Amino acid sequence: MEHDVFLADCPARTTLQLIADAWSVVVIHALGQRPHRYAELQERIGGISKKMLTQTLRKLQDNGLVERRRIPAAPPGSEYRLTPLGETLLEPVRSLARWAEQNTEALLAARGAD
Amino acid sequence: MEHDVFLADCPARTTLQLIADAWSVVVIHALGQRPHRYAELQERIGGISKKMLTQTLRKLQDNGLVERRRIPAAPPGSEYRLTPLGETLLEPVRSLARWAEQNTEALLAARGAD
DNA sequence: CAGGATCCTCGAAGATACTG
DNA sequence: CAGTATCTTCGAGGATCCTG
Repeated sequence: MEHDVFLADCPARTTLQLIADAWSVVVIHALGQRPHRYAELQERIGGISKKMLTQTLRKLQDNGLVERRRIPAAPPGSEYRLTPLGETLLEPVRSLARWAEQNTEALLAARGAD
Repeated sequence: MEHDVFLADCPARTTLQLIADAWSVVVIHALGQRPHRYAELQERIGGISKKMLTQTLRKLQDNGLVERRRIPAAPPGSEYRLTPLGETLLEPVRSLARWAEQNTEALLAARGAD
Protein backbone atom coordinates (compact mmCIF):
# COMPACT_ATOMS: atom_id res chain seq x y z
CA MET A 1 0.00 0.00 0.00
CA GLU A 2 1.35 3.36 -1.03
CA HIS A 3 1.45 6.39 1.22
CA ASP A 4 2.69 8.95 -1.21
CA VAL A 5 1.84 12.50 -0.26
CA PHE A 6 1.40 13.31 -3.92
CA LEU A 7 -1.64 11.13 -4.32
CA ALA A 8 -4.84 12.96 -3.58
CA ASP A 9 -6.76 9.97 -2.26
CA CYS A 10 -3.92 8.62 -0.16
CA PRO A 11 -4.12 8.51 3.63
CA ALA A 12 -0.70 10.10 3.90
CA ARG A 13 -2.05 13.21 2.27
CA THR A 14 -4.82 13.35 4.83
CA THR A 15 -2.25 12.94 7.56
CA LEU A 16 -0.18 15.72 6.13
CA GLN A 17 -3.16 18.03 5.97
CA LEU A 18 -3.86 17.25 9.58
CA ILE A 19 -0.61 18.67 10.82
CA ALA A 20 0.44 21.08 8.08
CA ASP A 21 -1.33 24.11 9.40
CA ALA A 22 0.15 26.89 11.43
CA TRP A 23 -1.91 26.39 14.58
CA SER A 24 -1.14 22.69 14.86
CA VAL A 25 2.53 23.35 14.37
CA VAL A 26 2.60 26.02 17.03
CA VAL A 27 0.55 23.98 19.50
CA ILE A 28 2.74 20.91 19.04
CA HIS A 29 5.77 23.09 19.44
CA ALA A 30 4.47 24.53 22.69
CA LEU A 31 3.53 21.14 24.11
CA GLY A 32 6.95 19.88 23.08
CA GLN A 33 8.51 22.08 25.70
CA ARG A 34 6.34 20.89 28.51
CA PRO A 35 2.71 20.05 29.30
CA HIS A 36 0.48 23.09 29.46
CA ARG A 37 -2.82 24.02 30.92
CA TYR A 38 -5.45 25.30 28.57
CA ALA A 39 -5.15 28.88 29.73
CA GLU A 40 -1.38 28.70 29.64
CA LEU A 41 -1.48 27.56 26.07
CA GLN A 42 -3.76 30.35 25.01
CA GLU A 43 -1.63 32.89 26.77
CA ARG A 44 1.55 31.46 25.33
CA ILE A 45 0.29 31.34 21.77
CA GLY A 46 -0.49 34.88 20.78
CA GLY A 47 -3.62 35.54 18.78
CA ILE A 48 -5.38 32.20 18.99
CA SER A 49 -9.03 32.21 19.95
CA LYS A 50 -10.47 29.77 22.44
CA LYS A 51 -12.46 28.24 19.64
CA MET A 52 -9.44 27.57 17.48
CA LEU A 53 -7.38 26.35 20.40
CA THR A 54 -10.06 23.92 21.48
CA GLN A 55 -10.62 22.80 17.94
CA THR A 56 -6.93 22.25 17.28
CA LEU A 57 -6.43 20.40 20.56
CA ARG A 58 -9.45 18.22 19.90
CA LYS A 59 -8.25 17.35 16.44
CA LEU A 60 -4.81 16.41 17.68
CA GLN A 61 -6.36 14.51 20.53
CA ASP A 62 -8.69 12.58 18.24
CA ASN A 63 -5.70 11.48 16.24
CA GLY A 64 -3.72 10.30 19.20
CA LEU A 65 -1.10 13.05 19.17
CA VAL A 66 -2.17 14.86 22.31
CA GLU A 67 -3.78 13.70 25.52
CA ARG A 68 -5.79 15.61 28.06
CA ARG A 69 -5.58 15.10 31.79
CA ARG A 70 -7.98 16.50 34.31
CA ILE A 71 -6.38 18.29 37.22
CA PRO A 72 -8.36 17.76 40.40
CA ALA A 73 -6.14 19.88 42.63
CA ALA A 74 -6.71 23.56 43.15
CA PRO A 75 -6.93 25.36 40.92
CA PRO A 76 -8.75 22.69 38.91
CA GLY A 77 -8.36 22.54 35.17
CA SER A 78 -7.01 20.54 32.27
CA GLU A 79 -3.53 19.70 31.26
CA TYR A 80 -2.46 18.81 27.77
CA ARG A 81 0.60 16.87 26.83
CA LEU A 82 1.99 15.06 23.82
CA THR A 83 1.49 11.34 23.54
CA PRO A 84 4.48 9.20 22.56
CA LEU A 85 3.16 9.33 19.01
CA GLY A 86 2.85 13.08 19.27
CA GLU A 87 6.43 13.34 20.40
CA THR A 88 7.59 11.76 17.17
CA LEU A 89 6.25 14.89 15.53
CA LEU A 90 8.63 17.09 17.44
CA GLU A 91 11.53 16.65 15.12
CA PRO A 92 9.67 17.76 11.96
CA VAL A 93 7.91 20.53 13.84
CA ARG A 94 11.03 21.88 15.47
CA SER A 95 12.77 21.70 12.16
CA LEU A 96 10.04 23.86 10.62
CA ALA A 97 9.99 26.32 13.48
CA ARG A 98 13.73 26.64 13.44
CA TRP A 99 13.65 27.29 9.73
CA ALA A 100 11.01 29.98 10.16
CA GLU A 101 12.98 31.70 12.89
CA GLN A 102 16.25 31.58 11.03
CA ASN A 103 15.07 32.53 7.57
CA THR A 104 12.60 35.27 8.21
CA GLU A 105 15.12 37.96 7.40
CA ALA A 106 16.01 36.28 4.13
CA LEU A 107 12.34 36.01 3.21
CA LEU A 108 11.72 39.66 3.92
CA ALA A 109 14.78 40.57 1.87
CA ALA A 110 13.64 38.43 -1.05
CA ARG A 111 10.21 40.00 -0.88
CA GLY A 112 11.70 43.45 -1.15
CA ALA A 113 14.12 42.48 -3.89
CA ASP A 114 11.73 41.06 -6.46
CA MET B 1 14.84 41.42 17.63
CA GLU B 2 12.90 38.32 18.55
CA HIS B 3 11.61 35.81 16.06
CA ASP B 4 9.62 33.57 18.32
CA VAL B 5 6.89 31.65 16.54
CA PHE B 6 4.74 32.02 19.63
CA LEU B 7 4.39 35.75 19.28
CA ALA B 8 1.44 36.75 17.13
CA ASP B 9 2.97 39.88 15.72
CA CYS B 10 6.36 38.41 15.04
CA PRO B 11 7.66 38.00 11.49
CA ALA B 12 8.63 34.40 12.21
CA ARG B 13 5.00 33.59 12.71
CA THR B 14 4.15 35.08 9.34
CA THR B 15 6.94 33.04 7.82
CA LEU B 16 5.61 29.92 9.41
CA GLN B 17 2.13 30.59 8.12
CA LEU B 18 3.56 31.03 4.67
CA ILE B 19 4.84 27.49 4.44
CA ALA B 20 2.74 25.58 6.94
CA ASP B 21 -0.05 24.64 4.61
CA ALA B 22 -0.47 21.38 2.81
CA TRP B 23 -0.17 22.71 -0.75
CA SER B 24 3.07 24.56 -0.10
CA VAL B 25 4.56 21.53 1.56
CA VAL B 26 3.61 19.27 -1.32
CA VAL B 27 4.79 21.72 -3.97
CA ILE B 28 8.14 22.24 -2.27
CA HIS B 29 8.46 18.51 -1.90
CA ALA B 30 7.84 17.98 -5.59
CA LEU B 31 10.26 20.69 -6.67
CA GLY B 32 12.78 19.20 -4.29
CA GLN B 33 13.04 16.17 -6.50
CA ARG B 34 13.65 18.10 -9.69
CA PRO B 35 12.43 21.16 -11.56
CA HIS B 36 8.98 20.75 -12.99
CA ARG B 37 6.90 22.32 -15.68
CA TYR B 38 3.59 23.74 -14.69
CA ALA B 39 1.56 20.95 -16.24
CA GLU B 40 3.87 18.33 -14.78
CA LEU B 41 3.35 19.75 -11.34
CA GLN B 42 -0.39 19.75 -11.64
CA GLU B 43 -0.36 16.20 -12.92
CA ARG B 44 2.01 15.08 -10.22
CA ILE B 45 0.07 16.65 -7.38
CA GLY B 46 -3.29 15.01 -7.30
CA GLY B 47 -6.32 17.19 -6.73
CA ILE B 48 -4.83 20.65 -7.02
CA SER B 49 -6.63 23.16 -9.22
CA LYS B 50 -4.81 25.44 -11.61
CA LYS B 51 -5.86 28.34 -9.49
CA MET B 52 -4.40 26.94 -6.31
CA LEU B 53 -1.25 25.78 -8.04
CA THR B 54 -0.65 29.18 -9.60
CA GLN B 55 -1.44 30.89 -6.34
CA THR B 56 0.87 28.69 -4.33
CA LEU B 57 3.69 29.01 -6.83
CA ARG B 58 3.28 32.76 -6.96
CA LYS B 59 3.36 33.03 -3.20
CA LEU B 60 6.51 30.95 -2.95
CA GLN B 61 8.01 32.90 -5.81
CA ASP B 62 7.23 36.24 -4.21
CA ASN B 63 9.04 35.12 -1.13
CA GLY B 64 12.13 33.99 -2.96
CA LEU B 65 11.66 30.26 -2.44
CA VAL B 66 10.84 29.32 -6.02
CA GLU B 67 11.87 30.75 -9.34
CA ARG B 68 10.23 30.53 -12.73
CA ARG B 69 12.08 30.10 -15.98
CA ARG B 70 10.58 30.51 -19.41
CA ILE B 71 11.29 27.68 -21.78
CA PRO B 72 11.69 28.96 -25.34
CA ALA B 73 12.24 25.57 -26.93
CA ALA B 74 9.41 23.45 -28.24
CA PRO B 75 7.19 22.77 -26.60
CA PRO B 76 7.34 26.19 -24.95
CA GLY B 77 6.35 26.60 -21.36
CA SER B 78 7.49 27.42 -17.87
CA GLU B 79 9.76 25.62 -15.53
CA TYR B 80 9.74 26.02 -11.79
CA ARG B 81 12.62 25.22 -9.53
CA LEU B 82 13.64 25.90 -5.95
CA THR B 83 15.96 28.80 -5.25
CA PRO B 84 18.92 28.18 -2.93
CA LEU B 85 16.80 29.64 -0.17
CA GLY B 86 13.97 27.33 -1.15
CA GLU B 87 16.28 24.37 -0.93
CA THR B 88 16.95 25.11 2.70
CA LEU B 89 13.31 24.26 3.23
CA LEU B 90 13.78 20.75 1.96
CA GLU B 91 14.97 19.31 5.20
CA PRO B 92 11.95 20.44 7.23
CA VAL B 93 9.56 19.59 4.43
CA ARG B 94 10.99 16.14 3.84
CA SER B 95 10.96 15.56 7.53
CA LEU B 96 7.26 16.35 7.63
CA ALA B 97 6.45 14.29 4.57
CA ARG B 98 8.39 11.33 5.90
CA TRP B 99 6.54 11.58 9.16
CA ALA B 100 3.21 11.65 7.38
CA GLU B 101 4.08 8.63 5.28
CA GLN B 102 5.40 6.63 8.19
CA ASN B 103 2.79 7.41 10.79
CA THR B 104 -0.42 7.28 8.86
CA GLU B 105 -1.18 3.77 10.08
CA ALA B 106 -0.61 4.78 13.67
CA LEU B 107 -2.87 7.78 13.27
CA LEU B 108 -5.66 5.69 11.81
CA ALA B 109 -5.24 3.20 14.63
CA ALA B 110 -5.39 5.93 17.26
CA ARG B 111 -8.46 7.36 15.63
CA GLY B 112 -10.20 4.04 15.88
CA ALA B 113 -9.06 3.39 19.43
CA ASP B 114 -10.34 6.49 21.17
C1' DC C 1 -11.36 27.66 34.36
C1' DA C 2 -12.40 25.15 30.29
C1' DG C 3 -14.99 24.62 27.15
C1' DG C 4 -19.85 23.92 24.18
C1' DA C 5 -23.44 26.32 21.35
C1' DT C 6 -24.85 29.83 18.15
C1' DC C 7 -24.68 33.26 14.90
C1' DC C 8 -22.48 35.66 11.34
C1' DT C 9 -19.08 37.14 8.14
C1' DC C 10 -15.51 37.14 4.99
C1' DG C 11 -12.16 35.10 2.38
C1' DA C 12 -10.43 30.57 0.43
C1' DA C 13 -11.18 27.85 -3.21
C1' DG C 14 -13.93 25.51 -7.11
C1' DA C 15 -15.99 26.15 -11.74
C1' DT C 16 -15.93 28.19 -15.93
C1' DA C 17 -14.43 30.91 -19.58
C1' DC C 18 -11.11 33.63 -21.93
C1' DT C 19 -5.99 34.95 -23.67
C1' DG C 20 -0.86 35.43 -25.09
C1' DC D 1 0.64 25.35 -22.67
C1' DA D 2 0.31 28.42 -18.94
C1' DG D 3 -1.88 31.14 -17.06
C1' DT D 4 -5.69 35.41 -15.88
C1' DA D 5 -10.46 36.98 -14.86
C1' DT D 6 -14.89 36.60 -12.97
C1' DC D 7 -18.45 34.69 -10.31
C1' DT D 8 -20.12 32.02 -6.72
C1' DT D 9 -20.28 29.08 -2.95
C1' DC D 10 -19.09 27.14 1.29
C1' DG D 11 -16.99 26.58 5.44
C1' DA D 12 -13.15 28.31 8.54
C1' DG D 13 -13.01 31.10 12.02
C1' DG D 14 -14.23 35.38 15.09
C1' DA D 15 -17.55 37.26 18.51
C1' DT D 16 -20.59 36.44 21.97
C1' DC D 17 -23.10 34.12 25.41
C1' DC D 18 -23.90 30.14 28.20
C1' DT D 19 -22.56 25.96 31.50
C1' DG D 20 -20.29 22.25 34.49
